Amino acid sequence: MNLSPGQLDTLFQALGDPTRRAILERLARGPATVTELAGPFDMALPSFLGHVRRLEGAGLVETSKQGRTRTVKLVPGAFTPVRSWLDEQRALWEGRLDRLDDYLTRLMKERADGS
Amino acid sequence: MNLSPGQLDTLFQALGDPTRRAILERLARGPATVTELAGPFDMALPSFLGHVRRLEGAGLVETSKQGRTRTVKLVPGAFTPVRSWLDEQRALWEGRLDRLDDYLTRLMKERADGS
DNA sequence: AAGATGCTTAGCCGTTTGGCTAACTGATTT
DNA sequence: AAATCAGTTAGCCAAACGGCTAAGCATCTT
Repeated sequence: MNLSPGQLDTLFQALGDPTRRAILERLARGPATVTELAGPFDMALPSFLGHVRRLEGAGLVETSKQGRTRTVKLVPGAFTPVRSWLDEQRALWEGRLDRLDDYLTRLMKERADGS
Repeated sequence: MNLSPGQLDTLFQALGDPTRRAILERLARGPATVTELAGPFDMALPSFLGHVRRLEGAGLVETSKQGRTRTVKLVPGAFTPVRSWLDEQRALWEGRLDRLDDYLTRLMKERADGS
């Protein structure tokens, strides 16, 4: 389940904006139409819609239009590439610590054996 | 341990670039000087340094200069705000599912009681 | 003392981002 | 049929981004 090269870019970039994160937080509590979503934000609708589109582009959100209203909902598994990257990063780091630990252990053994 | 408002912004934005993520991946295996780090990247040094500075600005990385070389190292706990946000987000989502679950359970009970 | 090395600063450039207004389309309501 | 409502498109704008070159400034090295 490998991810396309730029996917992490668009994901992280999409999350790097407070408005967009707020939208996601709101959507975690359930779907909403665009104007419902836009309500709390002091922003013209076209600007706001841009954010929704960006979230959609990153695959974090899905939208569907029926009649004249468009409803937006969270895409459940969309965060996993991000989580995976963070986890890998942590694994790398811990791997490094492990190796440092090994090294120190070996060092102490050598000293104990008499130099 | 609350985080300043814009901290998540700078963090996510810093992670939203492949060069910068690659730098972090490299650094997880241990500190390095700027030119060592820059080696694999087909990029002029000033451009590259810009990325390091951005990582430093986000608090993901620490640098120190001795003599004419500057060494860069990972800041261990720096990812935690990001992880926290993702966890909260997931908690929200699951909370919502729980409530949905409750709702369905209640619904079925009512039906079982005979409408 | 001279030269090479390792950044660093300054300044330019094109693209993207995040905001706006004005005007338009299509559905619903009255 | 007219008015309203929910998005949408188009176009503008300033600031930020990501890249570059050229030149400067300290160390080391020779």
